Amino acid sequence: MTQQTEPARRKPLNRDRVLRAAVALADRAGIEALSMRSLAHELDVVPMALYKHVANKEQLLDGMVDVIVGEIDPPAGDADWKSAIRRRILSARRALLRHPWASRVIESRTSPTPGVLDYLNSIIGMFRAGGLSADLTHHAMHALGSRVWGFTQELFPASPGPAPADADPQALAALLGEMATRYPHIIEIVLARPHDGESVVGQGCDDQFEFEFALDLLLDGFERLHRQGWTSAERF
Amino acid sequence: MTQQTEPARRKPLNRDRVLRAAVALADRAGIEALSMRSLAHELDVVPMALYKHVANKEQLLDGMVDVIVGEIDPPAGDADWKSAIRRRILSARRALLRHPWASRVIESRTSPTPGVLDYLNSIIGMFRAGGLSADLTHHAMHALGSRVWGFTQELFPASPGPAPADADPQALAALLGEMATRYPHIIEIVLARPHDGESVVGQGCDDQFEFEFALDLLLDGFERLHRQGWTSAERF
DNA sequence: CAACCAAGGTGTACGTCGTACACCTTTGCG
DNA sequence: CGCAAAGGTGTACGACGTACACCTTGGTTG
Repeated sequence: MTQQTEPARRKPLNRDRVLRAAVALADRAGIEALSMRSLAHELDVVPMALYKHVANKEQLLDGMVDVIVGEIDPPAGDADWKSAIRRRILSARRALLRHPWASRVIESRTSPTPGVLDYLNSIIGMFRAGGLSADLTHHAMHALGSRVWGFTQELFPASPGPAPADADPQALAALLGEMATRYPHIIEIVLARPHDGESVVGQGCDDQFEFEFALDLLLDGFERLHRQGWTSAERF
Repeated sequence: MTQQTEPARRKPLNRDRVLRAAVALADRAGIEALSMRSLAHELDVVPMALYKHVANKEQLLDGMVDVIVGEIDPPAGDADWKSAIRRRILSARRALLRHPWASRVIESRTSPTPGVLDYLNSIIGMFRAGGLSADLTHHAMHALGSRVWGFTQELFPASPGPAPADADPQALAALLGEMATRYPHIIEIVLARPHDGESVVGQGCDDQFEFEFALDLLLDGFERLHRQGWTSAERF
């Protein structure tokens, strides 16, 4: 008599099942209907049980983002950089359109998750593989902004949050080394900006410059199309 | 003896004072510290008193956005369209940088306020005055995305919310007429898109097309700069 | 095989939020 | 003077996230 109490023994939860259930619930009922309580109810469990698998609701949302990021197709190796990047970004767009809440959740994240960094790193790698300089790639990433996601918005307020003033410098150096091997392309373009010799980790990035770079690129593009008498029937 | 009870008679609140206090509080303490309770406390009033001046917290945030939008410089009449628009957008950027919470609040708004519509309408007017077609202007607005605000993000999920299925068609027509006189440029470009003969109000806007338009404009721009061996020292 | 222990699930409770609703107070006007 | 509207109050409710102490399992090991 190993199972007398319940009609069917419930198999234990794990982080992955929690995240998938959260994604499914958000898809079905909308992100505003996703609360720790409603999710717990969905899983036939008491709200506090979830906290054995995710630290808090913020981490739950982070995890959900990574689930969606995992749905983006991997890079297609063959084509030239431009169409390869184009394809990848349109794939990201399709993934985000499948989960209408996802773009808003990505927006609201305050610091990037590993899955997000992987994705950005690989996009940067595609630019670099195409021969673009680290500097130009840096600007390109800013100009794309949230368009790398298939929607439109600023990437992150400041790269790694409000400067880890807590940890000791040794642990910080170790962390930096770890990042350098895992996200080499990110590290490269973060360090590539010439001006503003800031302290250790990047941050030497002139937001105003990035903004004007993208703005002028767009305005010049509009002007060029205008002068050519472009109409939406044509591809350009 | 018209004022015996209080040491100093409090002058009555009004919507404007509420909004300004809310902006000031968000500036000082951060947007996450702005609650109906904290704002009421700030104004030496009980929380429910605020509801005599704003319908709910959403409308409070809407009003705060309009306060910030009111800080954007009016168009400068002289210059060519490109630099006039450039100047205006950079002015918007400065306004938003003064209130770091504002971009996140604008993002979170679900439907545009009158002040926002005024601003967008006038930017569109500047494109049109420069001679660009309504069609090209439409795409340009999408491509700029939230960059018209001085930051980066999608403008609105769908123009006027989830299609007013409630009101009777007569009131809807009246509303449309009202909009046409107040926001003529907006109406023009909304109606300009040729394909997708959708019902009454706009919505005949192919998001996928808009996304690819902007994406290709940017990618082509990157490629052009790359071929020219551009480096960030130069303006282009 | 008994003892144990960590991993997983529970129950209760707290503080915060937005806001509904009924009430009182002040003020300006006929 | 009297009265209605405009403005301010007090209480209360139902969400929310989550701290904390507790119980229940099932696998490992002496």
